[in-house]
Amino acid sequence: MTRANIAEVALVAGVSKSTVSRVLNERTEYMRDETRQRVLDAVATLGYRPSAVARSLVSKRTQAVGLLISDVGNPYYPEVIHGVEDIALAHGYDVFLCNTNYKLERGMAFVQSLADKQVDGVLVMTSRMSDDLLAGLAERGLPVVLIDWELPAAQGVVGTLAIDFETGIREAVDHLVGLGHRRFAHVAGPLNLRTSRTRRDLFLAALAGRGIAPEQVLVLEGDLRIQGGRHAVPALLAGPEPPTAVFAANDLMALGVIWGARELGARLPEDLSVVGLDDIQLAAEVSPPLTTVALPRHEIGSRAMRMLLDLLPLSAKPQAVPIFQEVIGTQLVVRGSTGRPKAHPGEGR
Amino acid sequence: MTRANIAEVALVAGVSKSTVSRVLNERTEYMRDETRQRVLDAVATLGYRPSAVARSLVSKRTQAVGLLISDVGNPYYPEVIHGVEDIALAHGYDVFLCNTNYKLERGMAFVQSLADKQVDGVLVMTSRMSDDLLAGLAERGLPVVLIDWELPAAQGVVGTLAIDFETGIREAVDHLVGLGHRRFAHVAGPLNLRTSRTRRDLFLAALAGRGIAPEQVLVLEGDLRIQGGRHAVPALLAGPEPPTAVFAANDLMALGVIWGARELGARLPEDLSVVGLDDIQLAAEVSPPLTTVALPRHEIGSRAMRMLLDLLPLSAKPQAVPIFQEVIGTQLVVRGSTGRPKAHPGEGR
DNA sequence: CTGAAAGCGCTAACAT
DNA sequence: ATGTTAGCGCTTTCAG
Repeated sequence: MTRANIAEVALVAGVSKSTVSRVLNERTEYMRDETRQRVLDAVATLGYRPSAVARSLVSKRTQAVGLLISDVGNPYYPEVIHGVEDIALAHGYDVFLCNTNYKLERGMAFVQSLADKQVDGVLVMTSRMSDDLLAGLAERGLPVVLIDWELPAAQGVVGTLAIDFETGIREAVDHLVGLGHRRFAHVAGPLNLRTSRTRRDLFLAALAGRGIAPEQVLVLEGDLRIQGGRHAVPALLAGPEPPTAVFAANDLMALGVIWGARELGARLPEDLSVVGLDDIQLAAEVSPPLTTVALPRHEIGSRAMRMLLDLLPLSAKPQAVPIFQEVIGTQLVVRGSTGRPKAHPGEGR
Repeated sequence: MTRANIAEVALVAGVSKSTVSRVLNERTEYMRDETRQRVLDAVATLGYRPSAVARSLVSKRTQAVGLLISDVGNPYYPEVIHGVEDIALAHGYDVFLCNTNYKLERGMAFVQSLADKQVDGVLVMTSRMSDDLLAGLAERGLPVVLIDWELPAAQGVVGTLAIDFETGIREAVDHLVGLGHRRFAHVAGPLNLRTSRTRRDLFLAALAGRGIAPEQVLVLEGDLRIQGGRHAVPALLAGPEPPTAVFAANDLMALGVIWGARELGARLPEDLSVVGLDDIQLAAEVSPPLTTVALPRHEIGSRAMRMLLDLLPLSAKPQAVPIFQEVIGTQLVVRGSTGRPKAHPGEGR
């Protein structure tokens, strides 16, 4: 049974294609009720559904958007994706999921394909991003929303959703200092990523604000995965005066630190307090539950998608579009992985 | 800068649209090299890219497939998605991600939308599925591949990828019995799901094969999430002769059991051996690492997508298409969460 | 070897 | 109030 088209509906209803089209698009203002009904009946009996492809050809819109992410496997993303999908779906948009696997060239290929398919807009949430790629999008006049990424020089219809890590990280530092910690470490993400450097710098700055100099802070580098946290543990626990508190650039590494430290006999949080960042699902479910700087991930997704929807009507206009910019907050969630430091043997008073 | 179209390319190259089309589609057999080159040059200077939408309108194919899953947040999916994407991408297909959120009606809406957008095929990996939904797909003549789902009565171009849980589960039972366990429990998934019942039945059957009657096995029900495992722990540990080994229907619940049991003071695996199912990433990274029945998730995704690609050319033909069926194996991965049971106080000898 | 023309399924002027 | 006509950007006969 092949799909009926608009002509067949018109035939069955005894009207012209235009009339059918009008009914379908609710331009039914100057129409006799009876005509409308005949069309509706024909549509029903034929099980007619308009072809989205044909519609797109004339309307230039596809009711689809692209979502560029680095890796579905990263537990940071699922909730963001849900946020995007919830809004998209509610507005009749479908989402092309594009996993770049942290590879720039794969991202480029996706952008190409998305542009060819004429998606109405693109959400970019990859941690690595080339300005060329973004420029490519802008040149094609595709509306883009960038999450946690600085504005590229490129022109175009673009919005940015910045994440205010500072507040949450400062809260974390205040919390730890308030508990009595004085010796700190940071397990950073790959420092070639801008976002890793930002987190490190904000952490060090917040500590400096509490009178702890950056030189006193042990900074290690990890891969943002559990293993990265585990690998950091020996270096963390070495030395005569090891840190009593560690801030990891994300929750996965924080978990790695916790598990790794425990395997080496450390007790938590007495021997080591650990703070993560993300507030992934797992954070609340492990034991001890993880104290972490929470990103409102669902909201990040939904706000980004909403912003994109706002941008769409503007894609027609040439350049002079004001850049959309929003900032989204973060905040510390205190759970069981942080506590007062045990008085160190060497510093009893 | 508005996208150039084929007419402009033809103009610049000084040829007809047909010729441009021929070059683009590599029907270049009877063509003078010089003509071809002129077209290529024009394409390059204009930065021309053919409109996928227009192509789809005539070709009836969109180079896109739909992927129905229950929830991106479930750690079972990411690797499956990767498997699908790797193959899809390599063949020039894009993937519409459709998260049903375990809701049937959302699945129906997606199917509708996918059909309207004329995707070339659909992969169904949701744990709940209505036969109506599948019938809907089949009626629309859309090729479908079903993962771990029995064949519906409906006709159509359909393939199924079954998962042979039996082998892996039997291996798990053999492993546990071999270690000396005699008292077992199972934390099942929601028993209204077919797949939950299957796992339970296979577990009980395998135990029966080793001389342990189903009545002796404590069966609890969970929600397939970490909390589900945690909640089961009190019931698990109660009674004078608690089980020494538990098989959870998935890894998340297994982790919940482990963590919950540990919080109640149990030692693992001495007091309790735990086996999961899935082999999610996390399974190898927690401590103790989880012994689990591994599903080859990447392979599940890639095999399913390959099967769908095989099905596509057949979508033209009416019915008499042989049903594609494949089975994919599972196997036990032994890690640290299982061990010999400690002699029980009450049964010292 | 290449061009002209028709048509995919729909919407949007422009009639009437 | 509804029908007619002309595309949207491409592929594909069918002619040359």
